Amino acid sequence: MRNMSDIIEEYLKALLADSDGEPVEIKRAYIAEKFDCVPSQLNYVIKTRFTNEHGYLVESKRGGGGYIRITKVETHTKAEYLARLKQMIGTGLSQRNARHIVQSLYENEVITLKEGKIINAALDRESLMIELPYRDQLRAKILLNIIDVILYTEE
Amino acid sequence: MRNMSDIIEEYLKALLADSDGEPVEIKRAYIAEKFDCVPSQLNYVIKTRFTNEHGYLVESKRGGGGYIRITKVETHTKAEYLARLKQMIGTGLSQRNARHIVQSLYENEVITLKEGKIINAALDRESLMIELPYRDQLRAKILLNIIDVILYTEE
DNA sequence: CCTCTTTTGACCTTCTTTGACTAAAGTATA
DNA sequence: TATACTTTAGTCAAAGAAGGTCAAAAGAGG
Repeated sequence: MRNMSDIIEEYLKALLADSDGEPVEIKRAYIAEKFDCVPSQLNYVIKTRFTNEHGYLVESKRGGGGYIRITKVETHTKAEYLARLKQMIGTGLSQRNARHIVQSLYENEVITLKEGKIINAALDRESLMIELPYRDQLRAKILLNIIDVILYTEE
Repeated sequence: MRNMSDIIEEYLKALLADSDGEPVEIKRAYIAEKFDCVPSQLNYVIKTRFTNEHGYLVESKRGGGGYIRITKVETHTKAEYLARLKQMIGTGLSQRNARHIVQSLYENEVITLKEGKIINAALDRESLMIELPYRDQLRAKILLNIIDVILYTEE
């Protein structure tokens, strides 16, 4: 017998396949009901099978009218390049290296000129008013986060 | 099923879109009646979706002939608009308000969707791994810097 | 057995809805 | 004019409605 998580995974992927590229929106409680499992199992399935690395984008909202929205994004060209950059960044990043990376993103047409300027502004030591080993860590964290959204944003 | 607050928000924005820049004046009780909700729900919708950060000005009057007037703040020139945002940001900025401002920038076509996502990623508390009063200061500083480059970058 | 994955549930956070109470503005009346 | 009444809108906190987190328990495979 296949396990519940696999069944739910398959179900969600079927929804996505039917949706013709559109995001799929589900109600956590409703799906849990449908498959007779606890709601948090959906979080498990999503966390283990619908991550960024798997090529999915997941958004959600709580409260009345809440939802979980799953989008499939295909980005295999950029993916490896960006993964390499992420590795390069690691846990710390000087302003100089940050500039180089942004330059590279621009030259590879992953970002526009304006996007590059925005990113540089965010990473500038002018913005990041904290002391030095932490500043480079912070810069790395920010750029990592930015690269993720670039990766999972369709133009 | 979408929730009432979203529906009312959409309704009010449609009114504003139709009004050609003019303020829109509503009767709280009348709208509540129309959407079959309690009057104070209008206050909730306004407080969460029509704030200054969102680019709206709300005035009201009680008593006979009372009203709620919503104005979409004109963004005269880009420079003026951005200056106003900068003033609003000041020296500290919560993630929530940052989101509102980015939303406003997008709606006013000052940034693209992707640029918005990049900025949000840079301002996310996930990126800004420092403790709280400082985090809001840092977020403000970064966004201020970004706004400056937007201001001085021609499309 | 040992390890990795899955299942479960208690507890948490966020957003929305509702209603009782309050405040202000207009209107009628002494 | 001062006072009372009516008509609006505002505030705030409680209840409700989702989804999120985390760690313990259970299960599967080697």
